[in-house]
This record gives sequence, structure tokens and C-alpha cells, in this order.
Amino acid sequence: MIFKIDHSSPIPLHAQVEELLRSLIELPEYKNGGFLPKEVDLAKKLGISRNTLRQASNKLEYEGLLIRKKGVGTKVAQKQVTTHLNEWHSFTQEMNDKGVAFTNVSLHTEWVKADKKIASFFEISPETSILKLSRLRGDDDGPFVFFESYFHPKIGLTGNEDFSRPLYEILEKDFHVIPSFSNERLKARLASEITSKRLKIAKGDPVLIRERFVSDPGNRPLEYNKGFYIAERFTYTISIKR
Amino acid sequence: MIFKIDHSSPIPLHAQVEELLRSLIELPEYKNGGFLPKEVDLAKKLGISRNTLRQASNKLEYEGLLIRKKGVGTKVAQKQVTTHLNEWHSFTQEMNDKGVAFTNVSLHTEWVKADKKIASFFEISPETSILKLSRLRGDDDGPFVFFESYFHPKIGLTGNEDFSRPLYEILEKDFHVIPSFSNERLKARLASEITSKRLKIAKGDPVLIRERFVSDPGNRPLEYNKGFYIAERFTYTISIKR
DNA sequence: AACATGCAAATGTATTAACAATTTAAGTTT
DNA sequence: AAACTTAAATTGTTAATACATTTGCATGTT
Repeated sequence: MIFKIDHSSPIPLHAQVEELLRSLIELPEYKNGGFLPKEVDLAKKLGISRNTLRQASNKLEYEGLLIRKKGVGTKVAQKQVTTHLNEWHSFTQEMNDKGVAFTNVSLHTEWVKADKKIASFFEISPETSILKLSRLRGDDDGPFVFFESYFHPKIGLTGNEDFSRPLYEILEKDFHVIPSFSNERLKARLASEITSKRLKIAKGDPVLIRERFVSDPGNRPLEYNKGFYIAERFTYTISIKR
Repeated sequence: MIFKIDHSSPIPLHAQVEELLRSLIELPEYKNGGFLPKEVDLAKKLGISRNTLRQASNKLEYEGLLIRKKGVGTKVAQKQVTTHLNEWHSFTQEMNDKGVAFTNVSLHTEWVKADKKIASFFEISPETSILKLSRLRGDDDGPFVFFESYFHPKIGLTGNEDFSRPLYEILEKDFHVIPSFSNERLKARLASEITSKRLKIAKGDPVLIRERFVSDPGNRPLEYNKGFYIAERFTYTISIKR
């Protein structure tokens, strides 16, 4: 490692040192919790005052890259953000891209009468016929979620659409409605007889139930969706900004 | 305004000055874009060296509360207009919004070693001591959620804070950290022995587990939070805009 | 072995000092 | 009036120095 601190440069020393430290802490000898040389030595080696060195390292400490401890020394913080960040986000994105990462184990459509809850959300009378789409979805290890979707009659779905395509693509491209708002409710329950059979789990195994109330940009109701997830195989992940 | 800088106090001068500045910039004469007294004068008035004053104001500048300009002066930053939506809240706020009167059934703090998962999120070494806050919360019908919170050591919590106050109020007002981002994971499990005892439910009853990874506006990790909810008594609701 | 003491090492705090760089305003020249 | 020059004001940079505080270890004591 060559230390190139240029006292005649227009760039302030502490800025140069800051950059130097940033590359320094990437070196294998320091990378994972390694201790930096002590301040007095490092300052002398760089030909700068201890104050200037601290001016630089203060910033890195504030950023959480360095951890200084009185009486002990200064070490490099462990940092591996990317791995677990991706881990949390990945499933959310899969969820958001509806249908992309899953296979449809089975698929079924029928016309049913709207129940009270759905009629209320759709703002229609309870006797109205609506399209119900049932899907069992999973991956190589078998099914892990059972979905029931109900669609507002105004959309114009017939039930003969190719539902192996992503649902929202069908809605947007073929029917020109844009799912924009989703109100979600999550709860946990024990699997009922019928649910356990569908998901091939034991009756009484925990199931995560997600209801979605989906609306368009004008806040008009489009879809009511209920999903039954095998709890052991599902983690719901969200990123929220305040 | 009375300046009370105590040279004999065990609290470092720069820390005292920092607090002083924080209250100073709330004053109407400085509040929105007002110029602070120049460094030399202010330092003299406070009876401290200019460097010490700068040590304090540096931090506020880094936080975006002060704007310094060479040759001009130091002014208080204009209050940021909040554009982001208040989409998530602390538990206290959540419950208050819903009108649920809850109580802290029990509350306990202790210092523990960070485990691998937390250390990774906090970007600290696994041996580091961190503050753990355990809370059992409920209402008239008994407890319905057990929380475990772990806090980044950088925040400076001692464990002696009054945790009957809203947590995020403590963090923001007393420790000047702003929880801004939350990464959440939800899953459902059957209650373990210990969990069932805490929540006074039968072992094997379904439990909704919510993990939160909370960060500040600079994406620096602040808190890891894990909550065990009695599934029957809890529904998680969220509105998402695409 | 357990505990207490003390020393050395390392960062933390604080002061003083001097000069550099930038901006604003005033003054001067064209 | 416009352009240039100068000076003052204010923050930015850097250094040297001294002492405080915390931690860990070595040493000694019980």
C-alpha cells in the first residue's frame, strides 16, 4: 500500500485521508474487524497531525464504517449489507410481480354470487354474479399457496381468459384497468379441513391468510383476493418508508 | 437564553454545546434560515475554544440541521417539507390511532451479546453488547403481543430510559435518531413453550411473528424488533400503492 | 484460584495558534 | 455605468500540545 498524501494538493488533507481510509478498510488485513494502526502512528506515517487523521476517521465512524473504542483501538466494522438486503426484498418482488415466479398447480374459474363482504367492497348487490378464480400455486416442492380471486363485474372478464398469463398483465393490456392500490390484511390461523387438503398439509398446521382489496387509481374496486399460505414456507416481506 | 456550559461537568464540553445548539436553533430568531453568531464570537461567549464549538456544530451540520458556508456564516436549515407518507407507525401510535388502550404488562431491559443475525444487520461484530428491551403488551383481556427490541449501540441507549414513553419519541427527542425505513417480515408459527406461557395461550396456538429492521434516513441500522402476536387477536393491515 | 492494584496503551477532550479560501461589500478605475 | 481591485468578514484547514478516560493486562496479594 502506497500512501499518497499530497500536502501541496488543493484537496484538503483530511479529505485525502478519508479516501485513503476508505480504500484501506477494504484490504483483507483490515476488512473483517481488523484493527487499524493506532492514531499516533498512522498520523506520523502519513505525515499529518493526529487531529487531521481524526477529522477523517470521525466521518467514517459516523457512517458506521469504523468502530473506535477508547483504550482499545479502531477497528473496521463488518459490513455485508447487500446479501441480507436482497434476501428480504426478493420475495416481496416476487409477490409484486404477480404470478411470475410460481407455477399454477391447478386453476379453476366459476361464476358465483357475491357474498356480503365482497358485495360491500365492490359496492354491488349481494345477488350479483361475479367471476371467481381459484388457483393453487407452488413450486417444485409442491403447492404452498391457495388463492381465491373475485373480480368486479365491470371489468368485463368472461372466465375464458388465459389465466396462466400474469394476472395484472391481462387486466392492464386486455381490459385496460390498472390495479393501483392494495389494502392488505394478514392473519394467521390453523388450517381447516379443506385448506389442509388443498395444500397437502396436516389439519391444524398454521396457515397465513392474506386478503387483498385491490383498487384502480380512481379508487374503484377491482379485485378481492384471498390467499392461504403454508406458514412454514412463507415469509411476508415489506419495505416501508416513513 | 441562558448559556450553561459547565467546565467541571463530566459531560464533555462539545456534548453540552451540541445540546445547547439543538435548543438554540429552535428559537424563533434562528429557526428558519437564521444565522447563528459567528464561530469566534459564540465560542468566546460560551467560554470555549472555537474547535470545541466546531466539534459540536459539525455533527449538526452532518445531520442537516445546520448549513455552513465559508466566508458567509452558519445558518439553520429550513425545515424539510415532509413529502413522504406516514405509512407506518410505532406500536404505540398504531394502537392510539385505533383507540385501543393497551398496557405494558411487563417490561425488562438487559445487555446481551448480538447474535449473528442482529450483528449482521447492525454491521457490528457478534460479541458486541447491545441493549435488549423485552415488553409484554396487552389490554384488559390480557397480553396479546410479546416484543423483543434490540438497539444499535451507536444510539447510546443505556437501558435506564423510561420505556413507558413511546419508543420512537425517546429515540427522536432524546437521542436524535430518526427511524425512517422499516423492513418487515411476517410469518406464522405455532407457539413455543416459552411464548405460550408469556402470552397465556396454549402451546401450539398460532402466533403471528413480525420482525422489523428499522433504519434511519441514511440507511444506518437502528433497531431490530421481533413481535409475537396472538394470531386470533391480531390482523396486520397495510395499504400499498403501486 | 480469586481478587485487587497498578501500569501501559489507546482513544477522547480541549486549547491555542496560524494561515487558507470564499464570499460580500466597498471603493476605484475605465 | 460597467468592470476591476481591494479589503473585511467568516468559515475551512492544519498543527502542536497536554491531559483525561477507558480498557486490558501484568503483577501481586489473599
